[in-house]
Amino acid sequence: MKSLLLLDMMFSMQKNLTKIHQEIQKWYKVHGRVDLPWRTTDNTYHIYISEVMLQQTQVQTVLKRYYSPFLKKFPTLQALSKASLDEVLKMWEGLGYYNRAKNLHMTANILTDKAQAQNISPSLPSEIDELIQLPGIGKNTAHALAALAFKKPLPVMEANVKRIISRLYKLKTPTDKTLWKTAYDIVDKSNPFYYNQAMMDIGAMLCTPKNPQCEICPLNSICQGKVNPTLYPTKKKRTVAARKQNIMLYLYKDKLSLTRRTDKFLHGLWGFKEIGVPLSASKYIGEITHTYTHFKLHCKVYLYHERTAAQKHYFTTQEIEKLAISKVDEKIVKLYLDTIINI
DNA sequence: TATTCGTGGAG
DNA sequence: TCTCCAAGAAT
Repeated sequence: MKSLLLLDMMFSMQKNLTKIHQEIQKWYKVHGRVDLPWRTTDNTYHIYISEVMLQQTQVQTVLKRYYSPFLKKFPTLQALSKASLDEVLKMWEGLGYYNRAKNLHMTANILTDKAQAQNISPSLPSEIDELIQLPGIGKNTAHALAALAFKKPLPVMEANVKRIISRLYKLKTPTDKTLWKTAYDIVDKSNPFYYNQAMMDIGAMLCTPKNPQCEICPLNSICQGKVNPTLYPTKKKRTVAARKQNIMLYLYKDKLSLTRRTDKFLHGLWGFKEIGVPLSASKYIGEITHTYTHFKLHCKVYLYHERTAAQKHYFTTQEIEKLAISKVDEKIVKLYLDTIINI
């Protein structure tokens, strides 16, 4: 008797879910961002590039400035593997989280080497177990590639879906384990491609962090959090600590010295030199600030005219444009240019 | 499990 | 100007 009741419950839930899946698809066909370039291609390499670019990055940013130029420059896995890391970083300049570019390059090399050994053309694996072993591909990206590029019946679990699930079941601080289990429970296994894209669009367009539009959401009928959606999930506060730096611009014959950054932060990019105590013969030219996720940087910038070249690498401002540099160093270049105009 | 990795858009 | 946070991964 008991088991019969349970069966009945499960059947009813499944029936309910099927109806919701239909609602989600219906909504997606009318309101979804169906024309995004990585959604209208079967090229798994293109989809892979989009997935990595979109990590912690909004669709509009990737769409406007990065996706197409990157693929034009590196049209295949093989082309990407043949490129230098400097070239890849230059195409990534301004997108942030530069380890993504490094890992992308590494993965292209791994797959290309492997293919060459077998005398076939390089391609991405389709199974999550293999995908997740590649540098820069974590649990979500592995699932996204499997579901979106290879049409496997798997859920994705990124920021939008996280927020939707948290609200659906009134979860304030869900663990990853809970989120993944729920995602697996409710995924539309018959239409993983449309379902996952739709969920991400619903999260980005309706189930937004602020002012969600619950009244027109296709998940409304089963959402437990719709009375007060912004309670779920609870966000933790971040502390933005201030950091101060002195930056020394070494100038020799109208050229500035830059060095390649070797520490973890902004790794691989070129930049100006930080110095503890400014040289006494240097001239203070101004301060720039830049806010990162976890700290705010204040840079006092000093200019030092060298009599003989003491640093390793010098560049004109035109040459600097060909290097991959960070936003901070871009601001410093601008300060320098403004300064010399006024002299 | 918690922190560290960038940048830009929205409100 | 300030706060929040986005198709997360690595450690």
